[in-house]
Amino acid sequence: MKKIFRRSFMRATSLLAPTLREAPAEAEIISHQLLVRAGFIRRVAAGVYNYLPLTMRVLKKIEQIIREEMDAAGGQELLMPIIQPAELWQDSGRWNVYGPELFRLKDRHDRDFALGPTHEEIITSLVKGEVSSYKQLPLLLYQIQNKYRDERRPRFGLLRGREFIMKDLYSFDRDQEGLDVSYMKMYHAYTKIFKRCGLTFRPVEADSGAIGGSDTHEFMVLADSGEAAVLFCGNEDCEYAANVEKAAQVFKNEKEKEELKPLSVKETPNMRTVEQVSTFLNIKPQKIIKTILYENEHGVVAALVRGDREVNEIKLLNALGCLRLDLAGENTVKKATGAAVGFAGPVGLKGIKIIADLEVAALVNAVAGANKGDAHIINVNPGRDFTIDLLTDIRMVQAGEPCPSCGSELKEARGIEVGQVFKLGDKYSKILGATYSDENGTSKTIIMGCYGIGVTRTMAAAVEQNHDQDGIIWPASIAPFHTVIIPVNTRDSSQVDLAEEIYGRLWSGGVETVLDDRAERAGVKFKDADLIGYPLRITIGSKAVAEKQVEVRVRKTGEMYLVPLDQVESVVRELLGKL
RNA sequence: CGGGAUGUAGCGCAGUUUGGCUAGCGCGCUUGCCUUGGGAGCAAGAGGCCGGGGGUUCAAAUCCCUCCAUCCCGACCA
Repeated sequence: MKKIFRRSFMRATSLLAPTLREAPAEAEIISHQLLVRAGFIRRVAAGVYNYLPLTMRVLKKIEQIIREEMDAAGGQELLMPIIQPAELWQDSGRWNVYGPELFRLKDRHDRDFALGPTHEEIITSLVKGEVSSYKQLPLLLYQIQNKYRDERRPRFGLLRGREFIMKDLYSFDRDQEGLDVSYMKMYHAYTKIFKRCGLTFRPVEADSGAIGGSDTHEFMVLADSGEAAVLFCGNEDCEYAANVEKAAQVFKNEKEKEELKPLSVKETPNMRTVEQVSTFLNIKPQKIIKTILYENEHGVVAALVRGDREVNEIKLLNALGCLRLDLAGENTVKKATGAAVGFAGPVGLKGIKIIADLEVAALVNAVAGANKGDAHIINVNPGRDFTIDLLTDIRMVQAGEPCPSCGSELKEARGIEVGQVFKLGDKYSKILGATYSDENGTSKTIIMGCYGIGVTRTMAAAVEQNHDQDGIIWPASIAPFHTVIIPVNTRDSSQVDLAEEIYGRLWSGGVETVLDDRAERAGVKFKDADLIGYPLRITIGSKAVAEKQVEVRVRKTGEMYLVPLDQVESVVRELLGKL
């Protein structure tokens, strides 16, 4: 490529941003496709990527925003190792619990190590050694670093990689009240961070899952491709929002006022699903007791929900307090109920724990499987006909149901989880023995919280949320560059000179600018500019030279401004401020 | 980890059914001419262990065996 321009800052001719017309076949979601096509990432192995220069610039900006907010909230940055000795994980008990997601390796002496998927063990061990007095608390420590998870199924490009960059902060407090303060600091810092990144997001209540602990919120970037479903209150004054896994049902205990009728068995040949039974017997799905069998480490349990509801396996798992939970296989169902799948019911089930959703106990004269082939029982009444061992909320809440906080209607959306704040309590400090002495010299366990932000995932989420058919539309705060300057005809030296002049002025004024000095036709440069997603584009054609005005175009809206030469910098700044 | 599919040039694909190939096409890349406001045109080129290994055959991208990788569908997670 001929060098046409004289000076060299960031010129398209030297920038490694290899754009592609077509996306690789394996890229199924838009952020993955666009990041590959626009020359941001290249795949190395499943779920492992090269981050090209454009990506590095975006990541650095996101990280900078995170650093500023973490520091403002009192956080101190440190860096912990990726390679962690197995002993730490054995001490916490997670060497066995974490399972195949933990990348494991051995050194030359055959000693076990793990690639850190998270750093609770390491940091707790560090603090245990270095903190001994209440005077040293609270303490907020964070790092921004690579994490490793050997995902069952890496996919979606940067959204679910096996190697990714994460900011993780850990808080150490004297007590629960201190933790509450740290937690709120982080919650507010996260709100600022995602706002500054230009994202539309929502903090939602979430399940605490395998990390163990109590309160937790997830920060969800709203996007149709999101893997998580969230429910939020339709009332704008109400802030309730929750992951569907967590969302609590509003239960009105209204038992129908019907005479209890005697049990009776009905033939229901081949009627297995709620829909079939409901149609066949001409009754509403709400009057059916759906019985789902699960297996866990203790044996088989029966989960009961109303026919129009779905079991929430997370709630069920938590209610049972078990480690694992799997839908029972065909054979297990036959053995446990004596009937094929589709005819299980609570009446006469022996030796199986029955856990029912709140709504089930309110049913009168309901229908349930008969535990024999091709039959259901009608007029089933909980309490009279079977005993519920555990009665609690174990069902999915759906859009349209009342908000637990204000009673308005709930709405549903999809979200990409980019951050999580979590109250760990004493889970790790206790097991690893991280204690401090209080004013009285009494030894107490440190109370912890952990707070993560997926940095690479945030970048991908930004693309999911900000793109059109032509390419990426970066929010200005995290864009790799602010503007691109495109001289239309690189053989016209007056255009080239003018482009150079503006380029130099913008750079010295601190506006991050790429000069597309390639000897390509204008169309090619326009396409690449749209694809890469520079927030602003400055086009310099023959008219610009003749009329001393350049064209500034806003990527997001397509708006064009004709700007006199001496005002380019101020107009660019003004436009950027609004993006 | 189960079930399904695919591996051919940097990317997207054809060829495999029915062995005959000296392996093609589009984009991209190189050189020249031409063109210069939305991925132009012409011409000449470069680029392949047809995923690896083993077999069958006169002959294998093509048939068989076996690994490996990738993708899609099903209970995790930032």
